[in-house]
Amino acid sequence: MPSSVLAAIADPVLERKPALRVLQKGQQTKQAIVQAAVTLGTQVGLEGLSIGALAERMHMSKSGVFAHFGSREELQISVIHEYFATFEQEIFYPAMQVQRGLPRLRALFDNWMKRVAVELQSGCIFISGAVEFDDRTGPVRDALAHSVQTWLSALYRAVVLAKGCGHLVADADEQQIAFEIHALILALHYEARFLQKPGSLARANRGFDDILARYGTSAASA
Amino acid sequence: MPSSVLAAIADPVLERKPALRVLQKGQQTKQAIVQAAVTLGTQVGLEGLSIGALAERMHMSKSGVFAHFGSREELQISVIHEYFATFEQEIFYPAMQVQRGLPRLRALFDNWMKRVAVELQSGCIFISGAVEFDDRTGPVRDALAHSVQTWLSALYRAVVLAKGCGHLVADADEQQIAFEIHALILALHYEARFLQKPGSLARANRGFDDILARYGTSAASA
DNA sequence: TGCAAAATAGCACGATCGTACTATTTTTAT
DNA sequence: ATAAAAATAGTACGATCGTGCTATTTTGCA
Repeated sequence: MPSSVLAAIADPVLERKPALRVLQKGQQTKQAIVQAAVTLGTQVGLEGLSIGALAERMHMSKSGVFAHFGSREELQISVIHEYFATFEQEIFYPAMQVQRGLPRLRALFDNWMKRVAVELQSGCIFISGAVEFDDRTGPVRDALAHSVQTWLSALYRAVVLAKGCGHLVADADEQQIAFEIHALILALHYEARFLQKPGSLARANRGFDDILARYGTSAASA
Repeated sequence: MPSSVLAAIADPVLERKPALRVLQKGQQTKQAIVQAAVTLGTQVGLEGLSIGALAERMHMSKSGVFAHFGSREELQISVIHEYFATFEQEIFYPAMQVQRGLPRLRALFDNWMKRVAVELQSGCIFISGAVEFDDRTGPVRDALAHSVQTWLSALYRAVVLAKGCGHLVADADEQQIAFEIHALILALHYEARFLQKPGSLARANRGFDDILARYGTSAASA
């Protein structure tokens, strides 16, 4: 997973194509497999992901798919990393273009909502994976927890930054605010996706506004 | 499932033991199987529940267990109903003993938190099941959605009652409040159980207090 | 253009799954 | 105590799973 700004650790070597360019086609189809696996995984969950079903969708043999990963766990971890990358692309980076403080926090929340509820009927691996792996151990759980924590830390930092800009009152508890924002997203995912309850998106939005009304300062001009 | 007050439809016939008492042992062991299935289901999810594993835990044969249900789906539905019953017993009924209004709403929330986060490491079927069945159809999903909706309706009615008692301001949006309470529970389940983040319980509690601070009236004496 | 290497396919394995079907044991009622 | 009925066990089936092994095909470089 190259070039991730959200992740604290960045790969120092970005491009080394002309050096020892073994394998092209392989990595290319592997990428295609992983993307198909993400699509499948958002529908059936990380645990529901099977190599056979993935191979069929790719018009490949089971062993052809399998060879790229060596184990199902490695496939699941690849899916988590890929999903994290799309999370960055669709939610994090666009919000970074917005001016820091409340506007950026709002953009993060909006993009997140869009991804969870509207964009597709596909569901969120960070949410479904949490309940699938919440009392399990192993590398898949670790990869998932690490990705989620990285993302939630980014959210938390955005809250801290907003307070630093003077957009939030001085005694605002950043952890509390991040917790409540996360809570709204989870409830939106639950009520809109599973219960198909209308008005959920508006309620999540209203909840966010209420958080701002509680902790925000009079710098709501921009 | 007899004698459910939470469920709107109550069985008019409560007891008919002396009338045509066929089957005793069978229903008795079936009940034991269902309870074991709930325990197993909270750990591995409704989809992870397998008849073989359940039979092993019951020291029975697969077919012996299977015969009680006729299909895996029927077993899953039985688990959902049984879980709903424990939900009533541990959360709903005790809260009904508390005086109506804010105290009862608070009791509902407290009991719910206890169940989700503390009581066991077992997890909540209403939460895990939601992500397992959120884009599926069929009788299992229907049973799950119905149980969840019944429970959330009870929560909603408690909010309405609290407003009726004058414990919430007149323009309080009951749906919004129920949504935000649900959100806090979901975030607690996520952050405490999956991320094992300390302080989650306090944050959920603080969130509840903030909802009350926003919508509650000066009747915070009891 | 040929040759090594990489990518993919084919096949087989043990395990587990849900679920028929039949046999046996246990329970219940006369 | 005995016979009917209910409960449980036994067995087998097709399907699917992850994964190891060996071919075969495709690719990339000399």
